[in-house]
Amino acid sequence: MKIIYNNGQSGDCPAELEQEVLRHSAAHIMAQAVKRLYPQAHFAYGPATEKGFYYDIDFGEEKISEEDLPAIEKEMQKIVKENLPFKVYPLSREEAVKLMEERGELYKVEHIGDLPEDSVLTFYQQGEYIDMCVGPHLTYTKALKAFKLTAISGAYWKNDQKNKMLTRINGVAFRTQEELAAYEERVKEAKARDHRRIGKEMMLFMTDDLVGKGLPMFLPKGYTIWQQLEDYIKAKERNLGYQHVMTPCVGTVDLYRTSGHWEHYKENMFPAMELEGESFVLRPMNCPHHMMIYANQLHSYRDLPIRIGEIAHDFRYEPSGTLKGIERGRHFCQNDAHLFVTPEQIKDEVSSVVDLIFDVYKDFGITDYRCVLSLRDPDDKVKYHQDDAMWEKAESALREVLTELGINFTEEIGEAAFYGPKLDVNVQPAVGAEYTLSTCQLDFCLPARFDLKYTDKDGSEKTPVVLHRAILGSLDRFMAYLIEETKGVFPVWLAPVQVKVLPVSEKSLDYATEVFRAIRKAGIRVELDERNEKIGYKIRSARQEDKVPYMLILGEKETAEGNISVRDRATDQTTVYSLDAFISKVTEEIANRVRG
RNA sequence: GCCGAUAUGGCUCAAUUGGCAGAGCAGCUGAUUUGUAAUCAGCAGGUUAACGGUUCGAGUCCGUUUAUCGGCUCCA
Repeated sequence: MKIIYNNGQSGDCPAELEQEVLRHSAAHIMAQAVKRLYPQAHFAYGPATEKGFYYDIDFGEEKISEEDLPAIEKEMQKIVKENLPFKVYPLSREEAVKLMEERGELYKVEHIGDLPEDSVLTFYQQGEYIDMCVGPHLTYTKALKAFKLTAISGAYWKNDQKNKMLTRINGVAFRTQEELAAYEERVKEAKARDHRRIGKEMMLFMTDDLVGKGLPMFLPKGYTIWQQLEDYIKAKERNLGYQHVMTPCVGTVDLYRTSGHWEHYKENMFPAMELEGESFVLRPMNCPHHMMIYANQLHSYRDLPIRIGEIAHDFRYEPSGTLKGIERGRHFCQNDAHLFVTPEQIKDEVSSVVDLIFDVYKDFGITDYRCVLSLRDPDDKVKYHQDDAMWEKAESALREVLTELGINFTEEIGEAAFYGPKLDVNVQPAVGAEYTLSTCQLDFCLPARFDLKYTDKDGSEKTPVVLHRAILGSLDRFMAYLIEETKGVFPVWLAPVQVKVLPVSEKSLDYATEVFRAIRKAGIRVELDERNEKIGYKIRSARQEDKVPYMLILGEKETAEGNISVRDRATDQTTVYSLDAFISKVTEEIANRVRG
């Protein structure tokens, strides 16, 4: 594959650039096709992305919809066939502005204005279409062998809500038709593992318009998983000296005024309820309640650290367009805890939280994650609590601890909470965008706002530091992640139904019932399929509907011999066990949280 | 919230240009007593998301609302 750089040189494309060049060139060809079909169209940004490319376009008054994409694709094919060469030339800033103004490309003019004074501006041209671009590009349009326009949506100019909404056309481009076909296969696969789809199919959770949007309800099978997660993480926390509490889902507005959340986030909270001269809100987070629990008694330095945990129900009025199954709803349950510590204890406690995060990830086999040190944006005077000295102290303390712990992290400006910096652990789910699973936040702000104290060795009153942390994040989101990772094939300890007993016919129903009761008594989640159906049918439905780890096939042979035939979901192999041996095996797998 | 699309039985989907709302699975009833991924037959199931409009006639066309999906923005 030959490419042309913006200095006019051409040559073979380095392998690592191939995808980007294809995508970027596809974006230019798409723009050219759009301009031919819609002469009034003007172009904003049109980059290559991690997955493909897009171009944000101002179509003026004209409404463009998905139906228009095939025509644009067809025009692109035509341009490819015309085999136009990509030519490149530099322009001075004045020439560039003049050229773009002549063509009415005012977004480009604004873009030029945003660039540093000393930027070298280069333009690529194929046929009648000229675009400002640093390249490199393909040398001829014919080199674009496989592409597809995938979606159309709205996007704000410069990604700013205050700016004009443009039309974004997304596409993908590949070296070959085979790669395009493979991509389409992956998209299909991703759709099949969407947690909303699996959650519905496996009857894990449901939603209903009458209940309200963004308010999923967990069904028995989904809640079984949920309870396992709750028990699991609480046991881990107890081992680390956490104490669990239960606090109400409602609080006064004054509580959130004190914390500062009212000021910073009230537009994302369910509105206040005015009753008997008081105002209440559904709580969006639990920090203030936990602060009040700390403040309930006097504390000595000897008491610290105090670790208060809660599986806490929270309500946030998330914008309707951001809701997504149980990954992001308006009600969710945080695996929350607040650690009240002395400044000297910060390092040990952050370290212990980080250890816990990685310990949990090991149990779940999570290996694909990214640590981010989220810092404030010092220029943003609205979002963050204003106290430069406090931020300086908190950010450098957290950075120092993470560095000492040898954690690989990147820093991101403007990602901090309003009260302090945080360590976020982000995962890339099988479907969709990266999100934060775990977080550990260092807070010098709220303890002071709530006037929290402890008495130090010398008898003086000091303010503790608070670590906010969530390991499973929200149980709901964590479950969404698990569903998509496992495609609903949960490890035995989490599987809603761990064993399904399948009598071959009514003749073996009595024996099957006996086996079923014994397994249930052993504390294993077991179901009996009493239906008057053939064994093949029962196996099929146990596999497909509940993805049951173990299917017990019990016929006249097993009844006579007093043993059980166990079919494993992973291998589809059948093994003969004694009932006791099978119960011990499964009990052990559950206790050890065996994966796979 | 913004842009675009979608909405037909519990689920997955059909229904020429506006002309009798249909199938498979699931459910119920009966027959079958079954050996490792779907036994057969019958029955029942609908104000086509809601409301309004155009029309002799609307699942289909138009408007409003609601919800869902794909993005944008946002996630304490």
